[in-house]
Amino acid sequence: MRVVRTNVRSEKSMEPGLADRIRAAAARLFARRGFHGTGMRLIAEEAGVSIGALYHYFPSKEEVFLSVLRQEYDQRLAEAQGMWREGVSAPEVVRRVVELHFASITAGHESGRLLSQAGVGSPLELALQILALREEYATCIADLLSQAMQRREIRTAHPLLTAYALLGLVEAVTARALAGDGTADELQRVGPAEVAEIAWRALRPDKEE
Amino acid sequence: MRVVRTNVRSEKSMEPGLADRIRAAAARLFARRGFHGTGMRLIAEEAGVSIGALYHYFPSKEEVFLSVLRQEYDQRLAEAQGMWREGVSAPEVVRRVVELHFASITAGHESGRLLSQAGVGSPLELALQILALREEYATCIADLLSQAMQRREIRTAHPLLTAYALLGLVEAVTARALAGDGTADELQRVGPAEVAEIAWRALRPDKEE
Amino acid sequence: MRVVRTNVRSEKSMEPGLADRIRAAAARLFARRGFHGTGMRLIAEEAGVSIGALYHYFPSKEEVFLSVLRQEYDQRLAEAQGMWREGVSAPEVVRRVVELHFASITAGHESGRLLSQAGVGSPLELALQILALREEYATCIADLLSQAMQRREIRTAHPLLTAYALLGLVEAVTARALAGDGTADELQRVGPAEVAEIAWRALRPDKEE
Amino acid sequence: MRVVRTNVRSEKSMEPGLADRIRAAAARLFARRGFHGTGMRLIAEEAGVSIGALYHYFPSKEEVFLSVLRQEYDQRLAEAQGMWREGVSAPEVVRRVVELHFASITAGHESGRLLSQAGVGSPLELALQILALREEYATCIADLLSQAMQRREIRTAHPLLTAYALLGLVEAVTARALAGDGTADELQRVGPAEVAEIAWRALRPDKEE
DNA sequence: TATGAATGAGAGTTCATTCAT
DNA sequence: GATGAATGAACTCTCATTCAT
Repeated sequence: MRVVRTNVRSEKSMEPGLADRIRAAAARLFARRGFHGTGMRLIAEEAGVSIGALYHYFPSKEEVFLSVLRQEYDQRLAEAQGMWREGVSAPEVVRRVVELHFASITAGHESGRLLSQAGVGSPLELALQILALREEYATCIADLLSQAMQRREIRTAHPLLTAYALLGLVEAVTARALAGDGTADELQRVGPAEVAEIAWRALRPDKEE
Repeated sequence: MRVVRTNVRSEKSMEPGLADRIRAAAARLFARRGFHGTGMRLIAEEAGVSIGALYHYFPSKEEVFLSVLRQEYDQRLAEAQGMWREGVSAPEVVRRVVELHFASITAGHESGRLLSQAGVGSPLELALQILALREEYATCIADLLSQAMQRREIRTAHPLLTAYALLGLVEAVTARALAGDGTADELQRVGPAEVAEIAWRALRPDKEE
Repeated sequence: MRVVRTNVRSEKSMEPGLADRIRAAAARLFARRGFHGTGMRLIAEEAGVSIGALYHYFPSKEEVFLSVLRQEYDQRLAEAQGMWREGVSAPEVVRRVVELHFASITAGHESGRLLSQAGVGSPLELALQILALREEYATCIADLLSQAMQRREIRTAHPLLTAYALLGLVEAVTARALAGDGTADELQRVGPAEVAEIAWRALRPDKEE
Repeated sequence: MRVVRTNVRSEKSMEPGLADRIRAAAARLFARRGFHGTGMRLIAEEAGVSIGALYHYFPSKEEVFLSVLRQEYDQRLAEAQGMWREGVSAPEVVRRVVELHFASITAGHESGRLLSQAGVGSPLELALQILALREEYATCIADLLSQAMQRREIRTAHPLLTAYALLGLVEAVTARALAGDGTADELQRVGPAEVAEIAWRALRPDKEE
């Protein structure tokens, strides 16, 4: 059951290919209903294609899920790496990445929910692949953290562990901010600043270093 | 939705009642395989009871899951509140709660994995109840944080948000530490100290206050 | 699986025995919910006894049902035979038996519903026993009809067939009269007279005989 | 409750579609074993299709049953209405409809048994729908009776009540004629004539009118 | 006698996947 | 390429019945 990278961008035309339509539909449904709550029939209907078409572009439901997840991680990673390459300072990167996470849930994309679901409640083999994907993402973040440590922009710590800690921290708060009650609204308002503050305090170098 | 019989402690003998055996088996399986990956038949086999017995003690699979979750949260909460009432200082509480989280996974209970799964990949109604349970837990932690803030033991911040942040932070790292590879072993070693450090830096009052 | 006749009347005391309490409860439930819709647990609760007690008095659910059915048939038969022995004329017997059927449903006993259910939707072996019970009842009616034919009070016809025809006729109308809508009320009002008229016309001797 | 696909006649070939095969198998089994005695697995086997196919054509077991019932009622109704439209006289219609009922059981279709089961021993909601179907059928017969009354071909009486009486009458005798013993054979022989006689005497106008 | 915890076969239903067209 | 009818293993849950106490 190897990973298959289907066309992220249609090669021939401007309009999105069927694979993209399917991925977009699946992303919405997985985020709202989870892996098991989302049937292939439902994805096909939401995407406006037949079940046969689904299986033409993706070998299995698990691959649909992984494809969606990969896309989400890639987007987030591209943003962070882009900023980093442009020379944005460490605390500023932290602040803006946190902001982006909150923005994605406020915009109703609900992709934040998708990420925090990753790896749980899934068939065993799928769970492993999801963890691998998450590891890939976390490793990239750990790389950025390592570079920042060498430049003394953030304090010295275990990079991968810190990366996971940051991910968990942000995801837990954004997940709560998606609940839809009054508290959720409040967290959406104060969340970006508060979470960035927490993250930065956890990362900043000691005063006299 | 009938009331669940919960004989947490058998009255006559030392050996645990069937309800406890079931809960323990379910906790193991849910942690390893998630809600959907764990069938009632499997739980019955793991607990060494019949399916009928399962439904004698719990009205549905969802109630089994919630019962397990409730038990885990209650245990953790009791530990933290116990320490707090005994007058342990804030940084020490943080350090020891983090230690306990890591200890529970090292002991093979895998309950840490269970908690981080909470609320995802589940039937919609169940997801809401899981979130409610998590909120209850987070609220208790937020209460402790509020008290610590009033005593100037930790810095002033949004208590509930901070509670969720701490939960997410710890869970993300412990989840990674359960993967079973070399990195996981490393995280189990350095995790307690590093995570406590991150948490304390995020919480500690500013120097001149 | 032989038929067991349990105490129809308690031998020692005036108050009804447990067997009677169970039969009464079962009669209510079977009439309202049918054989499959009525569980042993429910019967036990309605009768205010334990499941163990149920199985102490009746060897199986099927026997509970048969016992209830037998009781109903016996009652109806006793009424008809009583009238007949008292020398009531044939058309009058017809009229009053029909009236009694309607009266039993108007009084809310719902036993009428029970009889019209008999023999259908039941496990195969039970269905045969129910048919046997019904045959017993029909045979008794056929006997009465035979006697009336010999006295030239009703026309000559196949007695057993006529008995079944009368049963079916009355049961179909009473079943409709139990539906609970406006038409049902109307049928409860006009039913006794109209059904008796139909029955009598089907039975009465030809004018010049 | 989704719409049932009912391809009553296959478009391309002569052989019946799967839905018809399923309906036919279900009709046989329901007639012999009742609603609860007939499992979906059994229907699938009898029809020579998979369980999945069953659920592809019918959303639930209840809908299979209702579909079968509808088919039976429709057939009978079409016969009676056809004769009526062709100007067959009232007593002749009665005689031939009764004959048809008996013919259907002699032919081994056993559909007669199915109709007399209608509405009993079924889940509550299903029972209501069955009664509704039966009411529909009875109402059509009542219409025919009304027309015959206006033409003075039969005596004046409550049309709907009379319709139910006729149904019950015929069904009770045919049900007994299906028991398989010697009496059943006898009833199959004399039944058509005797039942038609009973029905006609119940319906015929008074001599001097 | 009387209890109700425990059993487990079997129920209706879902859904990822296949494949002839 | 595209379709959707067909498959069947696996699911959660029910309930008549047993038996140690």
